[in-house]
Amino acid sequence: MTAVRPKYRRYSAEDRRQMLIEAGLVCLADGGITGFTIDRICAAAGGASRGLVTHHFGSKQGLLRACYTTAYDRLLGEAAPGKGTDADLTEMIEALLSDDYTTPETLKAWLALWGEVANDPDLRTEHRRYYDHYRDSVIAGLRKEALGRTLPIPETALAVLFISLIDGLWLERCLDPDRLSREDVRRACYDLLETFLGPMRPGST
Amino acid sequence: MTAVRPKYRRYSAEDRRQMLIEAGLVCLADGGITGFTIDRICAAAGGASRGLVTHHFGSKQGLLRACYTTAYDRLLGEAAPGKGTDADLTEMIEALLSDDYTTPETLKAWLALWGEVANDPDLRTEHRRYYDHYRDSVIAGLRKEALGRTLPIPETALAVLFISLIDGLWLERCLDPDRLSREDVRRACYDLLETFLGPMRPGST
DNA sequence: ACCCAAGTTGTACAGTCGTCCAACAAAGGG
DNA sequence: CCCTTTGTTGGACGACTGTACAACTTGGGT
Repeated sequence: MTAVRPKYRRYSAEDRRQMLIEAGLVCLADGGITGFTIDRICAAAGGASRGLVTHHFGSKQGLLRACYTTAYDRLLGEAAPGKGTDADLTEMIEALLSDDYTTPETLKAWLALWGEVANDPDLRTEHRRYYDHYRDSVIAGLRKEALGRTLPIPETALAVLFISLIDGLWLERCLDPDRLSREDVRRACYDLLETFLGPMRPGST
Repeated sequence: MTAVRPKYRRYSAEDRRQMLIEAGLVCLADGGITGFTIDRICAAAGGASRGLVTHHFGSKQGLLRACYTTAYDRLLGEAAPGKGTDADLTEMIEALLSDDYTTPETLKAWLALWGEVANDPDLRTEHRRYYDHYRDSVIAGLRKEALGRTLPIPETALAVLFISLIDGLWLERCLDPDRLSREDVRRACYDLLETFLGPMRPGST
């Protein structure tokens, strides 16, 4: 008669892992590391039960590590380790400093993750891997943009300059979007790049 | 006969507040916002009792706000709001990017504080106040350095550029001091400034 | 139809958390 | 000397923390 209503749905280990990572990132965005709680994560994952995190990731810290790599993969997009090393600098500026990405939520998530990098040696190793690849990718982008021109400073130095500037602009804008408009931060990026590379602003003649 | 040994020492409200703020900053540096705990703070304050934080600051959050302003005051030093608006750019670079200030501990403390800025509207107001004064101070420093020369970009834009670059360099270096040496970050700063201002590197001819 | 591997549940547990508050003690003024 | 102000103590409280684990359910394979 009555259809047998399963009490819960079974997901493949991989699917469930993804769901928990996603929920973890939501919680980080919501309340930083303080909001990264087994209870909240399970709630955000659609009411899963508490044992799941330990079962699939060994511990809460294990889930956090997985969240870190996922967040970084998304941030770098096509420039993530394992993919190509091409980076379109203009695209990068527009993406990282977009209104969608410079929010208090994104800020809270990254602050929490970086805080763990400072604590967890495994995460520091991981961070280094990503940073190296990121920098190489930016260097490739700079080369493409320079079109054979000789740069006034070493390209590695310029890459460091560029990456740090974007980080700093992103940070300041997340902290107070009213003080630093999207135009402000875009202008700053192009002011820097054009000084070294010549005109490249979209729409500039 | 036996000298009466007081069970504890009474401090003035102001002294005790300072002790607790200091202890709070130690705890933040040690374990981020997770380490910022009534018990740990009291222990770090030399074994004070638990009621003190509530008594002197109303709540833990009150102490955190006080820690924020103290940290920012120290960071800005002479350039803090209420003091003069002069900033020596070279001094600033050397101080903020020094080995003493680019540590995992400093990083953890600031990440925790910024995380609260994203949560607490009062702290956001406070942050804005400091940032404005900071930027004005940098602008004054740029003027002094430019010595009447006309800058290729507006001085406000250059100040934004400079502040964000320092923030980003500081962040990246804290995250992985081995990847980004003190020389790397100093070079990046001067590469930027000299491009706009002409030679100013200490020891440069 | 059954079975069993694999995914899931929910509670027990021992801690830790922040706040409250009534009692207490120190130190300065009289 | 005592008295009053004001800083301090430390336990009670309820809520929440991460992990372990035994019992249970599900769904695919046979």
